[in-house]
Amino acid sequence: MFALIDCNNFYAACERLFEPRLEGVPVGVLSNNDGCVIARSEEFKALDIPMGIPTHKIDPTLRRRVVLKSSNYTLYGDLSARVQQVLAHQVPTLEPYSIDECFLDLRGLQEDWHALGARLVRSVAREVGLPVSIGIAPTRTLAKLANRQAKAQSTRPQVCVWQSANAPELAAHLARLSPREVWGVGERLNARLAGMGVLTAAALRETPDSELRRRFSVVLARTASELNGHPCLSMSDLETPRRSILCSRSFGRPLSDHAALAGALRHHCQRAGEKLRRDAMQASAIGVYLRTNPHHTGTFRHACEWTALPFPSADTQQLNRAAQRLLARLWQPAAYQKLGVMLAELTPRQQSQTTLFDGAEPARREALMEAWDAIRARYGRQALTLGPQPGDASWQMNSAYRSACYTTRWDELPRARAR
DNA sequence: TCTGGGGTCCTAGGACCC
DNA sequence: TCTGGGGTCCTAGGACCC
Repeated sequence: MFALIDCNNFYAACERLFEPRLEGVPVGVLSNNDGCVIARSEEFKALDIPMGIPTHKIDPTLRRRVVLKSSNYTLYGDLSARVQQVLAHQVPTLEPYSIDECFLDLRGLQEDWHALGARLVRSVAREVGLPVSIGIAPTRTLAKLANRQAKAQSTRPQVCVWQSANAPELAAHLARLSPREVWGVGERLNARLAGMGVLTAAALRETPDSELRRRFSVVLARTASELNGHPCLSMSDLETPRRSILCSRSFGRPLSDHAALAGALRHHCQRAGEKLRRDAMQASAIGVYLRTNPHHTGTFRHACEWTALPFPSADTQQLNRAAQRLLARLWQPAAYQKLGVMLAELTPRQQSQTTLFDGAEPARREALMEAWDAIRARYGRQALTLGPQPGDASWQMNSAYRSACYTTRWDELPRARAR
């Protein structure tokens, strides 16, 4: 059996945890740059404001009735880690899936599943203060569906158990469910399935494996098999290391100046380097992309270029040098909306292989990066930056309604008290 | 005026090898 | 006149997830 634990309306719940006045109020959380709505409280959903709607397209009347928050990933990330910590103490195998979800592999356990689920829900509520729901079923795909079913329950704790793929209540549920609701079926596949007359999740799992492989791919065949109770998905996240890193941001306003773009690129290279070093990896290839706003009329420009690094590196300065050369090649006058740096061909970090004449240089550079990370961790990211970071940071994103980092920053606690 | 930021996997087709 | 059978690697594009 597998379980899926999901924090209910996670981002909105995190905001509420430290701002009780938001209890019962429609809360929406915005994407980076305050661009669109990416998370909603139950009250917000009840107003029929859809997921993903651009902030400026929210009906002004409704806009006055809701509270919007900029996203605060520092806060959400920290609370997510605390939830996982609580769970990890109680089950043998935890597979983090996203910031607000994790799977539990319960194979080999003999338990009263309802009791286990209720215990986990209560302990997260008590120790972190966040509401979670839990679905338990023979496969991960079914556990996802069971979780959705648990959320629909009005009784607490929100736990739903499907003991077997043949359970009558499960069969009845699948017969009412659109394939689109199944994990792994998106808009496109759903439309193609509908074209074949496959209109329910039950019909999907009854479609012969060979036909799914022939007309779609092995991926959809596996999904159908999971619906039938045969586990086919492994949590590759746990076993395989990350294969690429992308750091990008939309700008607060369009940018064409080469110097300002170079500043943004330095910033992204710093973040990318830190991600690499945190995972003890090094990159062999680096790419930069630059694009104008795709939502605007007029010519859309998207430029991207890759280059191989002379040797695998996790050194921020080396990454930045290569990235800046790419930017110089890509840049043409235009009103850019977004810039990003990508790292690929990642390998575990080991003794650096460098040029013959470097001597002690690699070891010194490694020590420099260690000191770099330590200083930024201790004194903040502004304490040490690669080249000038303009004070007004014209390229930085909008974040007009951000809450305090209550759990990770001492200097933001007074803000919390003053409220 | 204002539309996010990350990731993964699979397939088809081309180029190349013996 | 006859034109095999088996591979690998790479890339672009499509699809999905949160």
